[in-house]
Formats: sequence, structure tokens, C-alpha cells
Amino acid sequence: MLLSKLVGRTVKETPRDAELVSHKFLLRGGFIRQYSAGVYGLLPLAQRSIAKIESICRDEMNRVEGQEVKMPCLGTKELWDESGRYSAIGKDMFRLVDRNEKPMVLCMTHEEPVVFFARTELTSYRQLPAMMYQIQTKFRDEPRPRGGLVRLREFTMKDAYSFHSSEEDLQKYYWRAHEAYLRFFKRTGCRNFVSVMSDNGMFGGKFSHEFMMLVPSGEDTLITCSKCSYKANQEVATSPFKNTKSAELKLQSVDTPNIKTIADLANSLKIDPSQTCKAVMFQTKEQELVIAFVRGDLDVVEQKLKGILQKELIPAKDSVIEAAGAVSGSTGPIGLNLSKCWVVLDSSVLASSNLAVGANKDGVHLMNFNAERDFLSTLNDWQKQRVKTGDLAAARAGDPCPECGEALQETRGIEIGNIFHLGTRYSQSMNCTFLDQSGLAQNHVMGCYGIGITRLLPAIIEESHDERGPVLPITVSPFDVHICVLNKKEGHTEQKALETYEALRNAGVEVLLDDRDEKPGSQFADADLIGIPLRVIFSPRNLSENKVEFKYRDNRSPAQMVATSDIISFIKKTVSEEYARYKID
RNA sequence: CGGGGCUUAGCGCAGUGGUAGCGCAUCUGUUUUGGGAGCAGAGGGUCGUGAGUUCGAAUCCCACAGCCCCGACCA
Repeated sequence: MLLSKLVGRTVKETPRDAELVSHKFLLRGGFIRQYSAGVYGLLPLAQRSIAKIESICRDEMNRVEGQEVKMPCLGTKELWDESGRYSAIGKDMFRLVDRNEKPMVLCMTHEEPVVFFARTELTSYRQLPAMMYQIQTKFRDEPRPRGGLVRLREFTMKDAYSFHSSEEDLQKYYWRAHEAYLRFFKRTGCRNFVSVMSDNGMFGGKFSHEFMMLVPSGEDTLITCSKCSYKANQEVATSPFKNTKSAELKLQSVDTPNIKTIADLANSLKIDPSQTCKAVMFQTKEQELVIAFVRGDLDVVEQKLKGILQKELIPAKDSVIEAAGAVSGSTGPIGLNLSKCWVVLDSSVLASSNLAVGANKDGVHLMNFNAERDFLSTLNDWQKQRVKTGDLAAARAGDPCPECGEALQETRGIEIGNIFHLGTRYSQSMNCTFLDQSGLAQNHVMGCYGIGITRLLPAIIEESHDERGPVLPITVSPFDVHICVLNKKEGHTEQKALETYEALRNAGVEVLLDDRDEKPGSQFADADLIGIPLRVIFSPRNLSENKVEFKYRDNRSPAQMVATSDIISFIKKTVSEEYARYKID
């Protein structure tokens, strides 16, 4: 490709709207352009790079017996009603009506369409296990798209679905898929990434892993242990915390005028926030209040709360709070109207003694609250059904590891892939069965496996760049080699460069040639901004000695001079060595 | 959905009541050439939209929209 003809120009100034380095460089390098919030077009450089990511992905999916399919983006309400997700998913799903007023959706994931396939195609145990995958556009009406290609409303995802005759078979395959993912990320040049335990969210199923690129700009918080192998998304990370049990003191009321926050409460009572109990309130769609109680210094993880209650939660409205007898700023477990609310106590509250807690009276708190003595033991059988206990709190840096007790660490990550145990969540609800060896109809046991294809490019750039631009791994670079031609009009410089360009192309090397009559500085700056890993520089100065210059984008070694007679074989060899760095046997 | 910010040429910005400018980019010519050049010239804007105030609005008032950031939310 000649740079003068490439669609997509480089830009000197950083676009105002870009925050992340990957976003800045993708815009400045002429890879992408924005159409609207969370909707981008890929210019040739990005399209070529993404196509390479897709190709590696196909290869790895095929290696684990995946069969590529293509399912529609456009779905019907009927199909999504079968799983119950047409109503379960809220505004994140794009919805529309066709010309006959029939409700349609733009698919944000494809469990329903793939079960539609499986229902008619996978009807015998002899066909199992089977895995179908596709590389397809997904639509999600994200509340807040951000970070260029990181969080989009329209994006490309590789999604795969496996079907099994048993739980054991699924688990075996699950770990094969896990291995395939590790291979894929290594081949695409990802370096610092991990798989962590994660939340299953609205997918259902029992367990899941997220593959996370560890970069400071990541959206997710990960909790890891430096001593053992414990790694989890903060959404599911747990800790035994450091709780103190002591002799139970007498419950007593204390006036706390104008005290609404844990910080104020701890200050006025001259105690540590960990000696208080905090209420965090949500509500269900049925207008029932949900109150989570955690130790005052900890935070509630909403996903955990949803998991315990198996309900969708939204922020609580004042009317719902009042109806349950809770008082904002002084909410406590004692004296609530349990017919109007659900109460969930975090383990940290049960494991602590003599906490300060709201009295459900404005300006009044209770001291020396002990959950078992003052609350749980006072409940009748019906009330007990409205009260749950469990793990709600977010583990933080410094809290003890649940596996080995070592102090946990926090890091940030970008989610680049995930794998989910789905079980029979979809095969049951959508009546998808196969006949087993004894002729009995059984629900397929399913797993699903996603990779954010479009997101991988910015994720790679987040971890692989310098102040001048991206440093792309050759496996995902739009071209293998970037040729700069300085002072092209002087002597035979341009002609020599073009000859080399043609010869390399004929040898199967993908080359971008800067044939513009630009200043050297300008050419180098653009080459850095595009990020191709190998660079060749033609100039009259070097050609006069029958040499050309070669350098790596990452400056791993000093630039070297290569005889013009050797340049083709040198580049071919270097390109294949470069690819070999990302090869896995 | 809450809080904040922004919207003027392709990009980045200036312009507090008198009818629009700068830098970069683009085009022409010319001189240059190893880390984002110089000179000369040219083209390019219903100033986000709508409705007001005014003799006159990019500028003042009102409403709306779009975009970005923080939070909420999120396979």
C-alpha cells in the first residue's frame, strides 16, 4: 500500500474528546473515526488490524472443534421471550418495530439464536459435544460508552457456544476453551493478562472467568494475591476481613442529631468506622425495599446482592424507603417492616460485636448492636424468610486473602474475553433437548465464550505504546513493514524504494510505503503514530554507500545498515523471525 | 438517571452587542530535506438547533439537541 493513497490521515493535534492513550493514537493515526457516541467506523488501518485479530481467533476456535456460523443481528421478541430475557434485560437492548409493528431487537448476545439452531440441529447425543462460534456485530445501548473502541454501542465480538450431554463434559471443554483463550491472547501479542473469577450476571450458570488485560487505565478492579494464585474481579472477590469479636455489651440508644454518614457517626462516637454498621439501600421493580448491612468501613458489591436475592435492583426511591420504616441516615435492622423490605446481612456484620447502627429514628443510633442477639434471634419463621445473610462486601487491597490469608492487592484491568458456565439455563427455558443413549430427552448443558474483538486493539495499544504512538505486535499490525523514503526526488532513491516494495510484496510481505514528498521528521512521526513494528528507511545518503537502514519500532536494538543487495532476504528473514515470537506450538 | 464541562473551517482553538479570526491540515507556486520546515498565494464556516430581546446577536435570555468526563449502570 502506498501511504499517499491510504484513506485515513494522521493528525498532529490530540482530539479534544479522547482520554485514553489508545483512543488518542487510534484517532491521530487515522485508524478510526467517530460517528456518534459509542459508534465508530474503522478506516483501512484498523480494519486490517482487526481482520488479523479475527483470523487468529478463527484459527484458535477451529483448533477446539469450533464450527463457524453466522446468526442474525436482528432478532424477534418471540425468541427472546422464550428465555425470558426480552423483559429481564432493560434498556441495554436496542429495540425496534418492523413495518407491521412487530417488536424486534438488535441482538446484544446470541444465546437465544444459537439455541434456535441447536434445537433442530443437535438432537442426538451422538452429535455432542458441539461448539458453534461466530464473529459478529453486537449492539448494546450502553449507559455510557467511553474510551474510543473500549466501550462501544456497536462492536464486533467473537461469541462461541458449546453444547454437552453432561456437566462433566462441559467442564472438560470449559478448560480447553480456557487454554485456547490463553493461546489466542499470546498470539495477538497481549503480554500482561490474567484470567480471574467473575460474576455470571444475567447469564445464569454457576461459574465464569474473565480474561483481563492488566493496565492502569482499565475499567475493572481486580483483587489478586501475591502469595497464592487467588485472582478475582472485585465484583466476586471475597475476604474473611479482620473482624473482632468481644464480650457483648448492653444495647443502648444514643442521640446523634444531624448525623447521616458513617464518617460523622464514627467521629461523634469516637470509634473506628469498622465498629459501625452501614445500610445500603436498593429496591426491586416490585417496589420492595432491599437493605444491605455491612460493616461501616466496607462497601457493598451490588452484583453479590443481586446474586443472593436473585432479583434486579435499582436505586431506592424515598417513598419505598419510608414505607418499610427505614430512615435515611439512621437506618438499622431493628424495627423495620419486613413485609415491605428484604434485609441482607453481610458476614462482616455477623462476625463483629458491639457495632453502632441506625435506630430507624431520625437523629438516633444504637450502640453495641450484636446481629445474632439483637436481630436474628428475635425473628419469627415468616420474618426469617425475608432476612438473608451472605457475602456482600468488596474485598480491598490489604484485606486478607480468602485462600491463604496474605494481604490482597488491587489492580486495574480491561476485560478482553470471558467464558461462562451456562448449564441448562437456556436449553431448559427454550425447550432445547437431545435424546440420550436410552432414548430420553435431556436438556443440553451449555457453555459460552466471548472475546471482544474490537476492544482488543485498544487494549493492546494501552499496554504497548510509547509517547509517540502504538508499538503493535506484528501479528495484529496492519502491515509487516513500513518503508520511509527520504528525499525521494534525489537520484534513484524513489525508484530503488519502489523496486524493494514490489519485490517484498511479491514475496508475500505486507508493506506500507511512504511515497509522499514529506520532510523526514514528518515521515518518522507518522510511522511512529501508525506503529508498524519493522521499519526500512531509504535515503540518498545511505544509497550512496549502497545501504539502507533498518530499525524496530520498539527500539529493541540500534538501527542497522543493510546492503541494498541483501535487503529483500534480510527483511523476509526478519519478518518471519518477528512472527515466530508470537508463535505457539 | 444524577453532577460537571463543551459545541465557531477537516482538526485544535480565539473571539462579552456592530455581521468571523489564528495555528495545523488542504490546493498552487517556490525554496528546502535524517525527527512534525520557510516564503508567496488560494479555497473552505446557515458560529449545534429552535424561539426570543435588540436598529443590529457567535456574543444577552429561554428551550432543546449532540458530545465528553465523574458517578450510577454494564456478558
